Amino acid sequence: MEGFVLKSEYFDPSATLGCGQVFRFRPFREGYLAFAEDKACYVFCDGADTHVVSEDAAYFQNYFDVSRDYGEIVRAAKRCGVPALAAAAEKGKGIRILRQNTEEALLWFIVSQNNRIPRIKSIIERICTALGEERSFMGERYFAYPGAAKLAEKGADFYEALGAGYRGAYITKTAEAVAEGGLAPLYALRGGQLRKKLTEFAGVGPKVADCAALFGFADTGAFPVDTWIEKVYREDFGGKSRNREDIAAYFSEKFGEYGGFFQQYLFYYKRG
DNA sequence: CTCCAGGCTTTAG
DNA sequence: CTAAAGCATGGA
Repeated sequence: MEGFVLKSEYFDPSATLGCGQVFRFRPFREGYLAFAEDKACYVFCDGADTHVVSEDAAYFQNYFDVSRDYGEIVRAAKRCGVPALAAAAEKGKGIRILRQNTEEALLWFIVSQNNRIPRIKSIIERICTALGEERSFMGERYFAYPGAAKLAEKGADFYEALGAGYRGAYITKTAEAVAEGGLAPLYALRGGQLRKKLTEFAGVGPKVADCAALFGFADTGAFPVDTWIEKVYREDFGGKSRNREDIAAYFSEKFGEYGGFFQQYLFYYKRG
């Protein structure tokens, strides 16, 4: 077994996993088990240190974005002169933006649309249990991400039966497209070009595309606008538009490459 | 009972 | 082009 340690000031497992950017994790002992692709890790906080234990520490060093200076990002947020953003950055300074698998980010955020986080987690859990390979880690059983090819074998009715509702058809269609062409052709794209390509998949609009871009493609300028960010926009930034595309453009312009980080601080802050 | 959730697609104007 | 209806599910 391998592992690594980071200072917990800028790596809070609870905030990082619980801020809504990822759905495959569960409480375990003093912290959490987190699952990505077919891998697992145990992450927990011990005073000033956060520990990560895994069979593949290198994978999770990248996953948890260990090489980035989050202190610098928090300071940048506080320099913007927006009280709500400063408070949000202070509250969420332990959040790290995960570098998730691109397929997983795309598929799981399709499930997230017009849905609640606990239910999103349970739907994804049932999908992986039904189709993923069984694995074990620290005596705990878990199931791997099945991959687009396996997901594409099942029709909409299969996912509806697992509680996905009308999103079942989107999962099948997008899994088929991904299994066919893969996402590698999109790896080099950023910003509007990446966003436009992602929205060509079934069930992927501007918001899901921005989540996939930020959490899967590490496009840190992406600024997903959902119902919570819309509240932030109106209540804390004095915005008046009701159009989410306009709101996303407003924040992207304002925050540039910091946008994705600030968005997570604000979402975590507003949702409580 | 209604309302809403990390919205998107389809249809109407 | 923009605006609104329709969509499954489940918890508050």
